[in-house]
Amino acid sequence: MNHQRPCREDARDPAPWSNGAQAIGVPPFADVLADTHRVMRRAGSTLKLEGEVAGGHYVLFSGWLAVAKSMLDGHRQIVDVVLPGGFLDAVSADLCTSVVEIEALTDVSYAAIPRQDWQRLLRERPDLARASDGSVRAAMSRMSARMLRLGKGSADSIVAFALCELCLRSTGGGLSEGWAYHIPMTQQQLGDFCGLSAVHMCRTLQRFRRDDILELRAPMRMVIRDLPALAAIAEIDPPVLRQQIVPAA
Amino acid sequence: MNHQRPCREDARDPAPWSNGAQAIGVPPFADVLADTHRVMRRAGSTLKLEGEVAGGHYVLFSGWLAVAKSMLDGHRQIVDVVLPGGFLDAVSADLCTSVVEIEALTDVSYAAIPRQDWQRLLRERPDLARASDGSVRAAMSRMSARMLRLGKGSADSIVAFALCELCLRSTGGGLSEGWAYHIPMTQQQLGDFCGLSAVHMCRTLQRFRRDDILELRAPMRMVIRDLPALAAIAEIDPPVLRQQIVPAA
DNA sequence: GGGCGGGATTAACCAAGGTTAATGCGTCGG
DNA sequence: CCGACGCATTAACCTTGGTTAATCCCGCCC
Repeated sequence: MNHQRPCREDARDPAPWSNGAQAIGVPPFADVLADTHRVMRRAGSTLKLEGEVAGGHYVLFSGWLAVAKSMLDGHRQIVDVVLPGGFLDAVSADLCTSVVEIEALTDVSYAAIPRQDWQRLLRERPDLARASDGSVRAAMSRMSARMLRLGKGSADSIVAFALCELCLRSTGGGLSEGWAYHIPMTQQQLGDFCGLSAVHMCRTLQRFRRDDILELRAPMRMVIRDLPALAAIAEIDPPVLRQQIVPAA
Repeated sequence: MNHQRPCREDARDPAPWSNGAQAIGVPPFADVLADTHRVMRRAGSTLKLEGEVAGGHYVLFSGWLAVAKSMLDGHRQIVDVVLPGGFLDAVSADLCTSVVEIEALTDVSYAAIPRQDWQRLLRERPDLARASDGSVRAAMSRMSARMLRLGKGSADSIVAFALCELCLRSTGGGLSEGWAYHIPMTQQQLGDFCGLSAVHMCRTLQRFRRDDILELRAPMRMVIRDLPALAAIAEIDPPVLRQQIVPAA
């Protein structure tokens, strides 16, 4: 079963930079971070618990991370997803308490950089500082867009948006009809990302499939069949969204 | 009708720094920004439309700003609220498109600083850079916390959270029983902030009032009657939340 | 091959909130 | 003093999405 169109590699693919979402000089700042402690984690492991005293900054080399928070009843919200090349500063205003919980959606490798070193790096490497700045800015754009849909959108609109966002980011800008890509999350996790229950996530995906907007080759392997329809539901314009949420556009 | 407890001044109060939420050296960086173009706007005016080409950075001197986005059907979500002393960078990853719409909730005065100048200022004034950094960090903490409730919380939990957040920020840390404060927003706007309809916002507030959690002296003038209950509904610990969402704690 | 386990799918039911619309209430301008 | 307007309040009704639970599917291990 071959695809007629270009097909992205699996995000679990061992080649670290294959899906370099925010690839800013693939691999990103390898020289700067060469002597940094490099950490690997298996899919499903939790890197840091909410409220725990935080280490500092992370630069993700490969794999996907979910940044999440939970309510007392156990319901989780994935606040953002970090892709290869992405930066993550899991620290709140007080500079020491982490407000979030970080989960590896796939096997990951990343650099964990103590606050002091990070500050020094930023001063020494303006390019790093610029990239980090752009990353923060993109993250805020994405979060704003998702907040809008979380608060005032329908389930359809958030799901469509999430599909577009993750496609745009994971393929580095490709969002076109027939494009096949993989989201390395379960429907439960995608639901947590969209503020929906797993059941309703499933319902929505199936409806998209029946309406020929989406093709589901295998669990979480999507092909966009009707991009105009998807973009309309998501209320986005793909090229514009790309500029806003993918850093170093 | 005098209050038995300390009562904050009206946020529309002419004294510019009276409610200095994130007051970092009241007034914030007046020296740095002395020669900057200072702008005033009336309550209700819109400073910038979504998608418009953006100017750059803002430093808010007095009044409240709402940062919002809207869906095609006109439904709005207030993504964040900026208080006196707060910084605002309404620019997305591409460094030129604004992703949001900014509305003055009260009469405001602020400095609008072009990107270039801002960059220079940051280089020249490490204290400003630190403050700006802290402000961004705090904004992200707040947004994460609100996203969690938007996605997975009940109406009660978001409203309670918003009440705590705005009290903490507008009074500079005070969140205690009997404390009276004013939120210069209509219920419609507070609803847009919480992802709720104005009607449900009203219902919720009234329920809090009936349950003796809140007292509503006049529209949007609240007194917290039962802080433990409110904090429990919001699922927060006031001092901890303060550290996380109020910069320069 | 058979049992197991995790995720996906589906249906039936339920409840939290949205919508609409009527009403109240206070302020402001004439 | 009146009317208009903007906001708050309340009730009635209905939609969307959550919950529960049964079933399925597929890969894996024995």
